[in-house]
Amino acid sequence: MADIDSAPGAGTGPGTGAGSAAAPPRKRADARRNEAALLDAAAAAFVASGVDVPVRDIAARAGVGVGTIYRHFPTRADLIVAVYRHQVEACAEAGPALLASSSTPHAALARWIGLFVDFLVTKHGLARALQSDSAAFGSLHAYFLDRLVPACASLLGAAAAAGEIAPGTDAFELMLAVGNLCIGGEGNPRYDARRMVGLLIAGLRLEAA
Amino acid sequence: MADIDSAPGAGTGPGTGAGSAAAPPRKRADARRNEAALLDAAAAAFVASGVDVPVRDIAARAGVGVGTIYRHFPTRADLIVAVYRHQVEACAEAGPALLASSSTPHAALARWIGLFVDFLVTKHGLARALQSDSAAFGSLHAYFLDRLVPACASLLGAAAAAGEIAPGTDAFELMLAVGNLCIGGEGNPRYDARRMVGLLIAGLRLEAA
DNA sequence: TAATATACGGAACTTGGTTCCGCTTGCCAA
DNA sequence: TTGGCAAGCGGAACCAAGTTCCGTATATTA
Repeated sequence: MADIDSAPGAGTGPGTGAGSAAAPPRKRADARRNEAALLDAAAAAFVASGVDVPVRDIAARAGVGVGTIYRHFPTRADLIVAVYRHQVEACAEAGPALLASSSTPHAALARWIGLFVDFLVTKHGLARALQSDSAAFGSLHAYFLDRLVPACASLLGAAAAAGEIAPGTDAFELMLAVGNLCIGGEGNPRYDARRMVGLLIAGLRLEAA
Repeated sequence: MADIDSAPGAGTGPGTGAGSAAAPPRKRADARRNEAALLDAAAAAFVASGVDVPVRDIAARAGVGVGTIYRHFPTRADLIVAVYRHQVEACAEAGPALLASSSTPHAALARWIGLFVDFLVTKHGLARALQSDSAAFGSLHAYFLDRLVPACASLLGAAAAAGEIAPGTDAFELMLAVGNLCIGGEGNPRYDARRMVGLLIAGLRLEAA
């Protein structure tokens, strides 16, 4: 399965033959660029049209040919898994950045939760797309918890420290609640999960003293 | 939604204009024949290849053109629902017939359960295909219980009366167990649900005195 | 700078759903 | 019985999406 953002596998490339440990056959720069572009494009496409979005649409968004998708991600599941990991990573890393660039910690938290909701769209599709290979899904889920709960917790901590929200809110619990808001009434036009999540986050806020 | 096996709807056909209640515009004989053939063919195709079997395959099995399928069942869900009702009906009606034609009540029960398992394939597909219109699914489910549990109960009763199985087995519970056997490990080549069901039914049997 | 492996793009092919229309056939009235 | 005709049929044609393949372009290395 495609394993991005980790060291390249043990492929025995056209190594020098020196050490028996394979030298990392670094991919061509354009290939790496395209892979990243595809990950972004796919994530956006999933949010916009669901995980069943046509391959061609993703290719068009990324500005590449369909062949390029298949070279990097032989199956749709490969692509979805890669996007998932990519998103978890991006989401986790976005925490500190948002904290630095937002006016207040609570604003940073709100924006971070927005990213998290985007991410959940992919996650739900993933669960459907990976009915078969549930082992892969399990390990991804663990990864997701490891990376995201601490990120959320630190945002909560910052907001609490700034006196914007009450201390003691559990990150895991909050993320679970957001997740639940995003599942219920999926596809119902009367239900806007994002708005409900907004209310939830607004509700954390303490009245200004 | 296609409503087979009930009186034709209130279509205002080219009536004589006498009563305001519409006269039943009975369908042409070949149309009824084709509809029945399609129901059978679709049921067989679902068992053989799952509910995602191509429309063309079903048409070929039934010996009709694809246009005929679309005329009778505009959407795949229509077809699946119709097959479901048809199967419930056929399954319920098969009980007494099997009882009459089998060597023993227990044999009849075993064969009936076989039909029931075939039917479950459709049922599972239905649940997936009807994510949207869950109301329709609910009412079908009720219909399913009303018709099938008594049928199963009477077979159980006959077998018990013949001294082949212990009395007191609950039909609903047995059907639930069969259903569960058919869900677990779906798609796993190492798991043959039908064999497991066979064991379950064989297990009902009392040692010959 | 030349040689070459790598990667790219997108046309072509495959598969499956959906529509449409000319032909056939069951039904009814005369 | 037969003629008219609307209901119904078959399947070709069309459309949408996935997948493969290969000629071309380019990053990399010598």
